[in-house]
Amino acid sequence: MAYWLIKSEPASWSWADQVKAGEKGTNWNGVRNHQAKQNLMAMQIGDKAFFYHSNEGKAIIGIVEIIKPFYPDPTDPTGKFGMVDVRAVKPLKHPVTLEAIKADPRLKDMVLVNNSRLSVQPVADAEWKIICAEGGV
DNA sequence: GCCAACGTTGGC
DNA sequence: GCCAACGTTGGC
Repeated sequence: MAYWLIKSEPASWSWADQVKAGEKGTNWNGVRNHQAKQNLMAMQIGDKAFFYHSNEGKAIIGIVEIIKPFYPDPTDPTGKFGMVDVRAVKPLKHPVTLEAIKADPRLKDMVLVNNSRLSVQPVADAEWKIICAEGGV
């Protein structure tokens, strides 16, 4: 199983919104970046992803699960991009902030630190474990 | 196919 | 609100 990190601005789609979407989850649309698309395409049902609040909060706040693999994004006029469906699994007891991630030398290679603009990122197994421990899950 | 101009993202 | 980093667009 692979691990990922997906980012959202809480003003447009927040963790609370994701939780409200419930078991059926929601489609993760609007990705318009090829690198992010590659990552979306590599996702499989059952993979887990951190839900990160960018701009406001700047913290990993919850965990979601991939419930539908890559399919075309109807909101993309070019038809080139796609999306997956995700559902909320559980919140972190303690959100792990960007500041905390940057302060941890074990997490210095995270994409979040080195390529902060990429909105869909892979997360290494070791990084996943560290952040789960930090987050109390 | 190059590259300047422009738009967007996201941390600060 | 600013601006650096990055991706995309479009003229040549």
